[in-house]
Amino acid sequence: MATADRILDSAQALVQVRGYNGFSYADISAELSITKPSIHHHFPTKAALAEALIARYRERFAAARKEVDDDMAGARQRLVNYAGLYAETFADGGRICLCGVFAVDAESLPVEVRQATDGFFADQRQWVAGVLAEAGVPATRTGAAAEAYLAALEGALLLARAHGQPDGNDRDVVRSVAATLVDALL
Amino acid sequence: MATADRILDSAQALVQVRGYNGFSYADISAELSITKPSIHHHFPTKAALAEALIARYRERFAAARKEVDDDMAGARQRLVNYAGLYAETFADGGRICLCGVFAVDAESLPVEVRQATDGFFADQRQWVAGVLAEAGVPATRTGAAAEAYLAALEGALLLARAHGQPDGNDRDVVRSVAATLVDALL
DNA sequence: GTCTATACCAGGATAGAC
DNA sequence: GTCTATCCTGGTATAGAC
Repeated sequence: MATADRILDSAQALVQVRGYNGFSYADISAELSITKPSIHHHFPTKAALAEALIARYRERFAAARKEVDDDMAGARQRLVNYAGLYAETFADGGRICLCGVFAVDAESLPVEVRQATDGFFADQRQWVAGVLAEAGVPATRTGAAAEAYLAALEGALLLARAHGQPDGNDRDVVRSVAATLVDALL
Repeated sequence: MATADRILDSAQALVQVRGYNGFSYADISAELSITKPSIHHHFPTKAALAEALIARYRERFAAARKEVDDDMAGARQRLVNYAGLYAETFADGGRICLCGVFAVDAESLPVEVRQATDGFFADQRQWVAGVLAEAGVPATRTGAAAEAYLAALEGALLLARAHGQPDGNDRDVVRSVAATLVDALL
């Protein structure tokens, strides 16, 4: 695997667990057994690293969402499967959504990253609104309902994090919230 | 106003806008025209400052919630007014919930603060569940519905933040999400 | 309770050799 | 593409005078 990608993997996990201001090149350096200047060779500044992170995250998330679509399941089930993407994120070491973190740490980030974060959420809103429409929600309400569903999923990750690291027997906050909302909104 | 309180006011605003790892004693020092050692006199460590912050936040939030109760409004309207507390937070300089920030930055915080953050959310869940019950939601569903409502409010603050600072003509994401959920859950 | 002065370390980044 | 060595700045914290 290319060094740049290994750096991105390490950095993404660190951001999702500690926040943008909660990690440093030294952490990546230790994890990958590579020196700090080597990291700077691939990503000159931390801001550039953040830009690369969010670009890759948007792509990957869109791809995962496409798999949900390709399952050919009904609209209701696709909304539940979509929430599963968030649940899996938390199950993977207690991570939360990269864009949720970037939203909180927006003041520390360059404009391009802030815009990309907003763009990510716009993408999600649009997709969810489309599936809600397919499920029979009247066009006048799909926008607001999609925003509410998205907000609930991002918030559920916060609540899960506040409750502690994921420990098997702990019930799944994200899936529970998603199930409640799908029932209520449809 | 006592110095300790002015420090807490400044620190709280900084945390809510920049995150726990996004501000320093130097920022408070500049804002209050007081030296860094003076701040250390009141709050020896940043962790101690965080503890004081969350203790005060829980008290104040409980008091604000009590005002919602004292309005003698119906259950539905109280849920809407409660969401107004979150909307006002964002209206005040684009702040998000202190506990939402602390949930994201949990890894940087001492255990006591993490527990207090979890305790804050437990308080909110309990209150919301009670009002939902009063509004006629069956007892088997109040817990999950309360968690979903709370998650949506916290998440709505993230989405609002991602979209940019509050600018009057921008529509109110938090209130819109709350209205949608109150309609859907009741 | 507030100050000056200072210690100490970590974070982000660069120069230049290999 | 990776390294050693180094720079500068800022963050957290302490000592001790006023």
